[in-house]
Amino acid sequence: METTERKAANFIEEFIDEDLASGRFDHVRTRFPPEPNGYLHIGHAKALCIDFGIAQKYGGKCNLRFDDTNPSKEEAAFVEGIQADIEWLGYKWDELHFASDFFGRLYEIAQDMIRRGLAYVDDQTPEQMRANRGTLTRPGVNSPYRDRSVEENLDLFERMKNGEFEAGSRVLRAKIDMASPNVLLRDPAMYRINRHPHHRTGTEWCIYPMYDFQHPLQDAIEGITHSLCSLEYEIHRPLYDWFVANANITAQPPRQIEFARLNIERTVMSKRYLRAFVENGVVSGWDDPRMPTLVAMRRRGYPAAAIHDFMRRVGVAKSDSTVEGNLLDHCVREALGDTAPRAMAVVDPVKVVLTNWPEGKVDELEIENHPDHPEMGSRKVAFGRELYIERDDFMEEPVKKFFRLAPGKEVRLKGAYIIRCDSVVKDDSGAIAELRCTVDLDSRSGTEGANRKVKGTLHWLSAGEAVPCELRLYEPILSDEDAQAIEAAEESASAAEAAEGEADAAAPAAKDFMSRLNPNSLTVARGYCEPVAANAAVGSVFQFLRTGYFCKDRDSTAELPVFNRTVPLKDSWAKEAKK
RNA sequence: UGCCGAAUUGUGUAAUGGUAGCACCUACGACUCUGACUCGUAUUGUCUAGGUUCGAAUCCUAGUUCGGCAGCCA
Repeated sequence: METTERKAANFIEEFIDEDLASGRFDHVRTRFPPEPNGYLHIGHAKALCIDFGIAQKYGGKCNLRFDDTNPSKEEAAFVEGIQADIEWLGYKWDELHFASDFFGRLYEIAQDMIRRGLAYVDDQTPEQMRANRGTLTRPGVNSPYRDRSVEENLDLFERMKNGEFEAGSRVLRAKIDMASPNVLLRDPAMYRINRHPHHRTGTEWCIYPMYDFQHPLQDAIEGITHSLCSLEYEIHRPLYDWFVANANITAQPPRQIEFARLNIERTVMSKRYLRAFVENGVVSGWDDPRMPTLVAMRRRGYPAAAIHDFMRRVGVAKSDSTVEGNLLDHCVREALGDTAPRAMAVVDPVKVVLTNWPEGKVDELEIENHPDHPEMGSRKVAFGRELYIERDDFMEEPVKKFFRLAPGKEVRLKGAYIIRCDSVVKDDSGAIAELRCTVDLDSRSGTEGANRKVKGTLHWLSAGEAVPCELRLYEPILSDEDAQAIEAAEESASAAEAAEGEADAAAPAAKDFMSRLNPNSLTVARGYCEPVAANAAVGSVFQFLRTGYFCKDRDSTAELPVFNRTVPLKDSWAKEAKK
């Protein structure tokens, strides 16, 4: 391993370089330790990429380990889902472990610790334990059961295991220090009783190890060198080290290193809320394309490469941070730009009739599948008398800098002809029903007559060939926080006027995501697309010219193809139009 | 009022005593049969106050602000 030449990309790699240089370790072994209680989201993906990525970079190994120590929350289905997500990201784990495979071993270690006076069975109720733990500023007091004999502890612990006691009636605790300024060290629980059947071990066990006991020991057993986790575990590190040091498992204790977890604007990164979204029908499921889960992103059309690129750009540090959502969008566009074939779709159609195009005549045009990649070939697209264009691409009274279609104005139809709008036909309600245009018959793309400057180029569809489709457009699942804050401030200002009272209602409980849901997170549009897209396989991603990248959804039927907008294209006109 | 952390442009992240850089965002411009892509230009930053030093984002001292911790969750 070359430790001298490689440049550390972040502080974790610096630590590893130090450990390798000092001889603390001569190899690298990490682990990715999800609890199978939900699907992986983009936040987990950061940890995942760090765990697997570092192992890869150092020529080491990375284990996949399910920390399945709480049967009340876990399901076998999530185990499958998580493995699929990891594979989707292109990683291969070296060893696959389940904490539940080590319940026997862990139990023996716990017994051994009892024998050495390092653990005891506590009969206090949860309430008593909490009361005796003290507070952040006041030390706790010892449990009355703290000084039981080894024999009694051994007996009680075995009887816990044998199911003789009610859940909640007893726990096994580590004997550390009830006065520690670090609350986690005040005799933390090692085992609790839980009768809920386990998704792998069934009813074989009714006592389960706690994270703080299981995790470090499992790391030690697996021979993990660097146990990478998020900042919230920083305060657990002394406990982690304590268990490793007192369990007599390894002469090479693993090193826990913490980093800041990922936050993205207007994105929920808490499993609890994601689960609530699913259970309350806020979304259609864990893979609803608005969810930040990897299954959802896959369904939405995000390529795995975009996730990797995003993680690389986000970096790894120890300060809490929140990344702007547009960075992820940018990565997705960048990954798709070169690979997604182009096609046309009209999201909000308006009919165009070419008055000088013969009735029934259909021209067959050859249009490139990618402007920069001729090797991606071309396709045939029909052109007839009746077409659809985007409603937004026409303005009856064009504003300045609008170079799309308007009465008397010319515009080029991508890969086809130049047309001019002659008149507007409206329905009874005054809405535009149809645009009557004339086509410059000599302006067919690729011919001499096409070589003239026309400012705007529009996407379009031949009415005869266009396939009706559903287009699902997405926005962040949460409404804009700044906008909310302003709104709340205004409300509280007017409320203060009225009541002349407390003005502390200004903080719109930031964590209460249910009250921050974006009502526009999903827009379902009925539009049209090219046959090539309509007939594509589920999961295919296209760039629909000028509107965005779209992924064919599995909800598609033979009659109605469905597309998820993966991400829109950048739109500098939209900004201009706002002014 | 305890303990553990963190503060660098709007955002994220580099610089490890020696030119504060990169990316995203933003603005303007060029190009364009995608107002996309691409290319060019530009704005904005070391939490504060002291100190050490020829020289400090970096080292020291004192503050300030923010985050985490009192599950028989992970």
